[in-house]
Formats: sequence, structure tokens, C-alpha cells
Amino acid sequence: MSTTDRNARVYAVVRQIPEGRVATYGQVAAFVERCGPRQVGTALRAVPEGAGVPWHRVINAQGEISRRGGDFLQRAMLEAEGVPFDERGRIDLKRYRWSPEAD
DNA sequence: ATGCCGGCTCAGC
DNA sequence: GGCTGAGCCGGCA
Repeated sequence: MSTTDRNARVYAVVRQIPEGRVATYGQVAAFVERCGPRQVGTALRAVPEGAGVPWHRVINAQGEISRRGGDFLQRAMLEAEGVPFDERGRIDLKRYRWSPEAD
């Protein structure tokens, strides 16, 4: 499988995340064969803008934003969608984590 | 081919 | 609940 294919799959999964919901790297990775959490990260790093991929809805298993810099943007976008952060800058995964089943 | 570095995660303390 | 260490799968020099 080429990297482009894998990326495409990752994007396809991420696109399923509805507004106001989030998913973890591991969760997304579980949907893509031969793909670990970090691969999701590297894939998202290369998301083409305007591709309609809500990359900002992907966060780490602790409900925090992993991105190195520019986490401001990600946080702002999530808050704009109605995903609140606590004092520690974390999201309540219990409530906002997206599950494919429930959708 | 090798080795090091990730937008991580999970098991143990 | 937080910190640590090891595992993980690919990307890139």
C-alpha cells in the first residue's frame, strides 16, 4: 500500500467525524490497515488544505491537542464547533468522542 | 541498508 | 490522577 493510499484512507475516516465531535489518533488508526496512531499524525500533517478533512477534530487519547505549534487554531476551530475545553485545555472524551456506531 | 525522529498509546508504577 | 518506558509503523536523511 502506498503512502498516498494510506493517507487517503486516513482522510476518509477523519471526514466521517461530524461537527462538534472528536476522535483520537488511535481510534482513527484502528480503521486503517497497517497504520498506527503516529501514522495518523504524520498523515494529518500532510493534509492538503481545502480537502475537506476536519483534521482539527483529531486529538490524542488524553483529550488534548498534540500539535506542536498552531494548536491555537485547532482549539479555536473546535470551540467554534461547540467542543469545550476545560481549564487544562482538555476535551471531555467521554462526551465528545465520536463513535462510528452512534454517529 | 541503517538509524533516528515523529501531531501516539498502553502498561506499570 | 500523573510520570516513565517500551512498543509501534512509517518517513526521511
